[in-house]
Amino acid sequence: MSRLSRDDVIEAAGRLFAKQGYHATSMRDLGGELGILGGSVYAHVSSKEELLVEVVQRAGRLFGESAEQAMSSSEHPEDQLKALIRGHIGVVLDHRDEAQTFLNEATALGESNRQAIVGERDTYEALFRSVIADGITEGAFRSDLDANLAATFVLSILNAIERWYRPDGRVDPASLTNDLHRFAISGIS
Amino acid sequence: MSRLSRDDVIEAAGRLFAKQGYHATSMRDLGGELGILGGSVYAHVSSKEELLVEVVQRAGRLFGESAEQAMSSSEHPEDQLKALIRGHIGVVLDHRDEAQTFLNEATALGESNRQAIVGERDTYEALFRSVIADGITEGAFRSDLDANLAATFVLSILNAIERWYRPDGRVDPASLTNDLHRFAISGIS
DNA sequence: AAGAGTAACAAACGATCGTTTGCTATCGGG
DNA sequence: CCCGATAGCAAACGATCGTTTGTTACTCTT
Repeated sequence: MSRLSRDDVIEAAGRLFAKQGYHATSMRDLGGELGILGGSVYAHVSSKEELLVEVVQRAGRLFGESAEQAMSSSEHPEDQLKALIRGHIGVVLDHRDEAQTFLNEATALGESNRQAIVGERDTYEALFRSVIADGITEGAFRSDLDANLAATFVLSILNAIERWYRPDGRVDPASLTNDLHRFAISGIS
Repeated sequence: MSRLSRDDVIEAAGRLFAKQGYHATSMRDLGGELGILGGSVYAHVSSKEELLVEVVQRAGRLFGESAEQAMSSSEHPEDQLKALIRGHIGVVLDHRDEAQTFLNEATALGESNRQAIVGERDTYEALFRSVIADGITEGAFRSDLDANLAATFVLSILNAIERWYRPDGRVDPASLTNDLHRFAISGIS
């Protein structure tokens, strides 16, 4: 066993936070996952909360970069929406642990750290709202449904994926993106 | 201050579990919420987990009764789906704390209790799947979208409501039901 | 090859956790 | 009206929590 890096520790923390939750994970649990003692983790970080901050910030940055890339991929709201959906699914599936911790354990952050993350998240979600609002004004989407509510619905579906998707299942990411986009655009009828 | 009933204790537990999570809520917290000491709670229940079981079972029963009523309200899949949606929203909004605990803290249950709840939930979700599948075979819904996936999408939206809905906001329950049903049926275009 | 830096250990710190015990005071049924 | 039942208190139990300390042993730099 070679010595561990700070990244190794953060990655293992994300794994445990995603599986058991922040409060149900002790520093001794984390040490066990890494093959060291609980107290030895403090050679790499200065507190347990710092681990949570690091994991959540990492996921936040991934979502932000994904959104930035999606918005610059096209000028048309419908294509932008599909790119946003594809990007979100990609982040969730490629970085399950960080995404899961980001979505479920942000409430365990201290006040100031939590507000910073909530701010990031609001910015991200506002992109979905504005893309859908643009689609309505351009006539690409129908105009009798509130854009904010529609964006909330789409984001609800996206954020729930980590709760049911299994990488070894029969739903592959590409068809999931297609089906979700089609559902968002046309519903079930 | 009169003496407390077992229901008072369970209700307060649901309030704290919903707000702070199960692991972040101590028996002394719960005692403080009730105006008694932490140890005094054991005059009403025999363990902390029993409180969680009680709260989660209560929510499970509410969802089950709501589904039963919705299914018997009509023979047509589209009306049944709308009734299921209306009922689910009603349970979430009328019993926020229990519903929130049911949705977010079930993972904190011990193995056997958790499996029982997961079973209940699977039965409930299967209703949505079968209603949508029926709607497809009857021609009420389009046939090129997987019924299981569509049900998952609708349930994702329903289960996320407790995360963003504020009772003092500008979205009232009836229009939320209508908008969600319309979104599910027709999408955003 | 020597020395600086540090990952990890072993052990303990005070705080808090869920829970138990012995007791007091209050309440409802005969 | 009295007496058994019990809600709640005060205090403590052992376990575990996040964190700190002092030390050892390894690794990298020069």
